[in-house]
Amino acid sequence: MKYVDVILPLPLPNTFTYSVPEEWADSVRIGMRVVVPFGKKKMYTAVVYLVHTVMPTVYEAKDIVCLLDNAPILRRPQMKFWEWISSYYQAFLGDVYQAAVPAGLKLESETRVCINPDYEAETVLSEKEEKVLMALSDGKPTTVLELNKVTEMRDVMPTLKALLDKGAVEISEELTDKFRVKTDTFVRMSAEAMQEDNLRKIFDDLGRAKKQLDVLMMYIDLSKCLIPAKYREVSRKELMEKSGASAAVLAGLVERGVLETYLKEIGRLDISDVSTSAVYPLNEFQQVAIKEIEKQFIEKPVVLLHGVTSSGKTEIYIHLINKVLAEGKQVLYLVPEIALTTQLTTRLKRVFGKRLGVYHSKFSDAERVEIWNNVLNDKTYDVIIGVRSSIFLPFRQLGLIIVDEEHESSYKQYDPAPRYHARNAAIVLASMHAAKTLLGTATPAIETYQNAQTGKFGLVELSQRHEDMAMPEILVVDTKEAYRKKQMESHFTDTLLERIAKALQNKEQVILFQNRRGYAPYIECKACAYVPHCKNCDVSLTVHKAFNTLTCHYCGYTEPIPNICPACKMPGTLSTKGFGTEKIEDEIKQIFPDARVSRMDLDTTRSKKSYEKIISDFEQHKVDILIGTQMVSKGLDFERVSLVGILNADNMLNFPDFRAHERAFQLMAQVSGRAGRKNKRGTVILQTSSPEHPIIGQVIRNDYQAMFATQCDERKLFKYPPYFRIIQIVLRHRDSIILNQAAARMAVDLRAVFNNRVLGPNVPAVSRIQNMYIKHILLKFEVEASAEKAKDILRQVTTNLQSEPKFKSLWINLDVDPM
DNA sequence: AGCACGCCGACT
DNA sequence: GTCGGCGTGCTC
Repeated sequence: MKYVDVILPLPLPNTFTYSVPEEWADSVRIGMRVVVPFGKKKMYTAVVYLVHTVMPTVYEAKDIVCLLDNAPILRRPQMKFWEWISSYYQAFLGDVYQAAVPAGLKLESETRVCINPDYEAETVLSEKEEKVLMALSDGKPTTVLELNKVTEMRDVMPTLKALLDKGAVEISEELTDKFRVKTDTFVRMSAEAMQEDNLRKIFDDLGRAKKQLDVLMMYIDLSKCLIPAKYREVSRKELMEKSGASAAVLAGLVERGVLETYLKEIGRLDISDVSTSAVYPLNEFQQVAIKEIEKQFIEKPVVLLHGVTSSGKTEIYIHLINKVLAEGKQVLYLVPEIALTTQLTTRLKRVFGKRLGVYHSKFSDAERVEIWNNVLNDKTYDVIIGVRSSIFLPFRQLGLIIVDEEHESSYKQYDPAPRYHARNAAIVLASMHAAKTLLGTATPAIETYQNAQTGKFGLVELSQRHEDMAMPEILVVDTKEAYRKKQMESHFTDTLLERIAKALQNKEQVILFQNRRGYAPYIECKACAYVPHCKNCDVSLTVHKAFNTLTCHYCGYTEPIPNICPACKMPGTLSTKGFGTEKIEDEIKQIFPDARVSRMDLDTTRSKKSYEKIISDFEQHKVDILIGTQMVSKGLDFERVSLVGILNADNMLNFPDFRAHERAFQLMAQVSGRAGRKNKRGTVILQTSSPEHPIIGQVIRNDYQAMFATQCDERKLFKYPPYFRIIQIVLRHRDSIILNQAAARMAVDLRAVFNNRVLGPNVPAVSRIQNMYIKHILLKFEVEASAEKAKDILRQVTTNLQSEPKFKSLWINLDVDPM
């Protein structure tokens, strides 16, 4: 008997063993998907982790319900990669599976079954079995859950399984093939019509059917079917649109046997029409850089390309990708979530055409499944541009991974486990493929630059902006002083307003950066200082004026803005405090009523379309002033931006986090990089109440080295990365008293081993989310120490703690290398 | 995760 | 006296 150990898409520590019925015993392989019953009711799509013949002794293995694949959907290195992620980031394999495989391939637990039309009863069915068959008799696929309801049986699953065994029912097609290839109707000339004599005759015949003739001419023009070398396929839709003909006209031509229609599988991603264009030649600095990168790659598996904004890193990537493709290897081009813009993908599509696959979280699941299958079957894609999760695609042979904007914190996943960092995981993945990793950014993460300094990574510097663009001029405006001298209008200094007015006059564009969305972070009663808080979380409610609501950014709790103070009942005393992008937009519209203003933040870019519309409107100068959060700083190049305003640098600098200063520098440097155009130096107005802050000076001088040096000193002093590794332990419990006890105990237990490397327990900035109280403990240990050992001890301490009855319902999460 | 089993409070 | 709350344990 064959057995399989499978990974279930659940946060469970173990794999589970199932027996494999004879029919699949020969074909089952590691990495194939199987449907398995789990518990009394549920069925899951699991992945085979191991195939063996060892019969379990302490329990009886259940049979797998069916084998879904003819060939594995994972390649061999991938399973190894999953294991690494699971062990390094302390997540279950089931979590990794959930994160890695698109939902369309997991055929979720709502398993659908239907009656087998070919079934002929050979044995007498039990009463229960008959009942289930009756419920299914309309032929429609039904979920197990629904069957339970309809049959009013307490537990339908065993019966269903018996019926499955007898062949009376089957897993619905919908389950085994939820993902269907998209097809479209295309038009072509019939073989007969293509013969020259016939074609002439057809033209004669069509003399009177003028509309049909028009359509035919349009088809010939579109398809170039008379010039075989230039032939391209034409869809029915395209032909009708371009010729303006009705369906009847087309049908007439089909009837005559001139044209015929056929179905063709098409990709969901519109790449059909891209003509590949030559790569741009590199300037001398880029050429030097590329030579240097290649030289370093000989010895170092990872190279950091530190290039100022607008130095043309993308073109360097393109040249490198081409070289790797020529060796028959694949390339993964990682970008942060919000940088995956049309600007970049269009450029890459122009070069790589159909070889480029785009893997984006805003794509539908069907589209993601399509990319997955395409990569798996080694079809067309050998360059993938994608976000964090694209590291899990089933690559055959990676030659190069590019991590663009490697400093971006969105490469770190936080919410569901695995809490992995895509940049670091990519380096590991690359090494498993014996591939190289290129990290690119204008503002490297401290950890990365440190690695480059110590020689662990190669380093290539590119300090020349292309097309003679000068670095922008940065003017710091002291908001405290401006306020005192009454040179401020709400959140804008007179200097900024003057510059905006001037830019508008010159028909130039402006970007205003405010790193906070919403209208205002909170409201406060002027009389009694009352601030409305979320009833589920320990945070003040954020004002969203457009909806006239107060909303919690953590749990989504929303209530209308009250007219009178709920505490002291005084009317009209509630006023907004602080400001976000929404408020800035309001005020700018009042100050510059003629300017076309647009806002880009999480609230205005929920869909892929709206995001791209904002960008393309700004590109086409349909908008004069773009107000946004950090989204505006990412990898966008606009031609006419002469002014960038940073409205409030203070809230970035005062953030209570050891990375706050690094982030502030990165954000300000990146957003400043948006200013400037060919032959004209851009201007950045930086509003802050602490102009003497060292970070501000480093931003003005664009002095990354100085920032790096000061940050390193601080990190060394306070035991932070890159000198120490950190693991954050997050403890959660409904009861704050039990939580405090547990956290205190855990800290004591950890201190017994790690001494002063343990920090906390601390109350996080948001100490309660969705009625769960939260405490943090931070574990720091020297990078030279064994992380494996530390994790082992940590695991021991947690299991020990949870073995105590009152700490059973304690939630403990580990975040390795938190961001 | 999700579901069943099991032990304590407010009701027909 | 029971119905149902969620706390705990298990799923191959």
